[in-house]
Amino acid sequence: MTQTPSASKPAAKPKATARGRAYRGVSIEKRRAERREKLLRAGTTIFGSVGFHGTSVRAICAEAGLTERYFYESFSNSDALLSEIYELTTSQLRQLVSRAIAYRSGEPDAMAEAALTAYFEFLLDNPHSARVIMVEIMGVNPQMDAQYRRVMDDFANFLVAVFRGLHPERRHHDTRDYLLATGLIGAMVNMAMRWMLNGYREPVADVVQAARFILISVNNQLSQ
Amino acid sequence: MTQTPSASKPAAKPKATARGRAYRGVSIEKRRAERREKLLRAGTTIFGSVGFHGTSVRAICAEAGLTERYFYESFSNSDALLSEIYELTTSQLRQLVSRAIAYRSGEPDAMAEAALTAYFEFLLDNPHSARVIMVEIMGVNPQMDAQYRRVMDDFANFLVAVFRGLHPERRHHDTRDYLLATGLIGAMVNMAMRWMLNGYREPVADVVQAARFILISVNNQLSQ
DNA sequence: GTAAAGTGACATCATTCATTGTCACTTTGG
DNA sequence: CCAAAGTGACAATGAATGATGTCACTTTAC
Repeated sequence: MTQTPSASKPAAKPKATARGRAYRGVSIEKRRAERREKLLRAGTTIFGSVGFHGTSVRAICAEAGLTERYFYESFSNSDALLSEIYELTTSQLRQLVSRAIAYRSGEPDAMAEAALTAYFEFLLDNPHSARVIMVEIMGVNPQMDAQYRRVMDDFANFLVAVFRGLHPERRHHDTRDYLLATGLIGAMVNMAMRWMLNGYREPVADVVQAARFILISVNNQLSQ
Repeated sequence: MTQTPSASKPAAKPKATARGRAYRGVSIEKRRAERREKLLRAGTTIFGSVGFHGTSVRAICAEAGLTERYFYESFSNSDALLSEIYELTTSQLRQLVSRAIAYRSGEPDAMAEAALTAYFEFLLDNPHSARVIMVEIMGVNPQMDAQYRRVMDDFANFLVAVFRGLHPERRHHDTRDYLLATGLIGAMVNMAMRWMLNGYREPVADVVQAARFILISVNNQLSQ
């Protein structure tokens, strides 16, 4: 794509004069990174409001204040943009939740409270991102399905790890634990989705409390 | 759409000769119904394999063995077809689950077992339908979002009703109960989705057991 | 038998959109 | 200063597809 074949001369050392010079005092790398950033932001905004389907590359570029050329500089098509947005957003979310938990390690109730608060508050504060990761990602193409599956797995495995930390004495039962974690993640996601689709009516605390109730219930049952 | 303005004569009694005659011994109503049925089946097959997006009306008609004309006879566009498929499938599923439960009323564990078995077996037996109701429906348009919300509400309310039947003495707490039920439905759906995306690897019984564990956990916690 | 209704295959039209290309203008580096 | 690189606005191209229309053929009702 960004090859510089140097047709006539057999590729001597490319002078500093060549491609990749600075512009308006900004290096090529920085300019590219800024444009990419703008596109990611614009993509989140549009995918999270208009929706992925029915959003054209033109529209994303207009929102980003860039022209199509720069879209294709960073992404090969809108699927790639969506995929990248999904990856970044979910990893941000994972980090938020991890950190929230890290501060309360050992106290199941406090951990759940902190993790869930971090989760639901993120969605409330970033409604466009929320919509992208919960709705727009679905059914785009098989690669995206796989990506979704992988992210869900990550969250489920994370939860399994936390539960095992709380019940170190308990014998591991991989399939069962994994299925349970998947279910619990689904519970959180579905509560979040309904909360979102209803316009975030209930206070965060209420949603957190109900979600916590489910986590605690299962944790208690596991302790029997 | 199917108006017969009868341009010249001011709409006298339409003779039996008029529109709507039988063809190959089949009445107009029956022919229409059969075509509609074919389209619903074809739509499920294609939406559930290729996906809703990226499926054209032409493709649906080819699968149904009909021409476009007959598509528009029954549906105004593919969104309408998807909506109808979703409605029919979820109501079938609701009925299956209701019946499964009805036979075991009063026994929480048996009820959960029966309901969940009915649910997961339906998905296993109808993978195309499964994909349509769990994946393809998402993010199509705002009306479909509302429909999804409504169906999820129905299932959640159903679950609330069951729980209240099991705990008649308990004071109702609408928002809380509703949130809990939404979470639990989400747990079942997410387990189903992962099960599906992984190609229905685990035996139904394992999935049912894990799902039941979550339901029972919450039920027990509620009993405290 | 025959005119109208029904059917099937396919054409047509208009639109949308991804992707690439053009051109005038600005900035850079020497 | 000036040639090359960078930029922005926008045109051009081609493909897909929703929706409607055409036409030859079959079936029906009388």
